[in-house]
Amino acid sequence: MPYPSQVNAETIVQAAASLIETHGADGVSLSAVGAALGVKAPSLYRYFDNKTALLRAVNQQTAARLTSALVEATEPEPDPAAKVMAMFRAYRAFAHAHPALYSLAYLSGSPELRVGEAVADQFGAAMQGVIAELVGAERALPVLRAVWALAHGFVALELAGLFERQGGAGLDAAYDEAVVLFVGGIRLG
Amino acid sequence: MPYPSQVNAETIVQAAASLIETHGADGVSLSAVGAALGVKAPSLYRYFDNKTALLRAVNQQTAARLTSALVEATEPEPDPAAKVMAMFRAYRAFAHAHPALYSLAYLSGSPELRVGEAVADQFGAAMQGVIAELVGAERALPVLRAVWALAHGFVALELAGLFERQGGAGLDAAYDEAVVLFVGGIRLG
DNA sequence: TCTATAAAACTAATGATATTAGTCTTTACT
DNA sequence: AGTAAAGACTAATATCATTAGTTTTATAGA
Repeated sequence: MPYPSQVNAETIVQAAASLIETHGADGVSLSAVGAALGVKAPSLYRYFDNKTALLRAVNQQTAARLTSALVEATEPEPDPAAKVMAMFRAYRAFAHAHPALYSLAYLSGSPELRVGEAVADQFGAAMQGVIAELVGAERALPVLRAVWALAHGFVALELAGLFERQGGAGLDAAYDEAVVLFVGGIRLG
Repeated sequence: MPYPSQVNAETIVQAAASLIETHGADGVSLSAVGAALGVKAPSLYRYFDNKTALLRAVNQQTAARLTSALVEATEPEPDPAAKVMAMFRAYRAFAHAHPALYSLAYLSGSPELRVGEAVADQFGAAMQGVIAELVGAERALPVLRAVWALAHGFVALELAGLFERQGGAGLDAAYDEAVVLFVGGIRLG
């Protein structure tokens, strides 16, 4: 292999993710990503067809990381209700820890940035198991959707600054309260 | 007034909104907006400081339209629970009717596109009244946040294509089911 | 009716960015 | 040592947003 590469797809994704976290998704140009790796922008095209493909790869990494975080958070909990509660909390904690990455992955309207089916399935499968323990396998899918909607909706509105009217103070409690209300509703069936 | 203007802020916003609905938010350049009005791109700067300001105005219009739709939908319903149910349905219906506009207004991470406080307050106030009828004024705010989170989360994930694994067939029912679960939870307190 | 004025739009220019084409450089194998 | 190809670079193009400066044109007043 003549001329061993100075970068690869993985290091590029890392550099891009890092830039997104620090400078926001808008401040990330291909030359900025290249500069972070000591390389010029056109060199990146050897590893990604275009900028969209790179960002999609970043989103895939984000989705995988979120899935891991949720799995790790639910694992130690003993009973199903506690697992679901832990899952909700871990979901929001992840979004708070990586707001720019979360926004890019889940708050962008553009279909081109969508993460592939494989990753989406991995996420769904992991969560569905936890839900199924609580409500049974046959009801797991609709309940999973509702759970995901509540968690995503809350953090999305929060990150978008649409809950800021009363200051961010009450939001931790508001989230927990919403989850409790909802899990209560789930139990009723 | 010499040289009466061919455009004004309102017609520009309309043209931009129309282009966004048909070509998506990405396909909207200032020259496209200008062309739709028989004017060149730089002329738009007389009415908006920059593209961001124009898009923010579009988002304000979207938020106002959504608020109207919700108010109109809840008004005819007699009892509080029916009002809340109607509100949920109208929220999703609006997002489906104007997916690109909804996405731009509520699915964009950029803080610069955020609608102003006035519009956000108008929205909040209208909804809070309906919620207060159901759960009382003191619990209205956290419950409103939860309601909004559920509705927004569901349509956001739906519009982002993240619920597409099983086809869009079951989504209407899944939404209604989630809402019913949640309203049930609310009633418990 | 003519003309000066100011609003409003235009053309031209700049800077950033994604992307493509074509050139050069470097390492591994002979 | 010499060569071939991987891999990176420079240069060029197109598209935008944005700014500066110029031109047009309807109206108010002479």
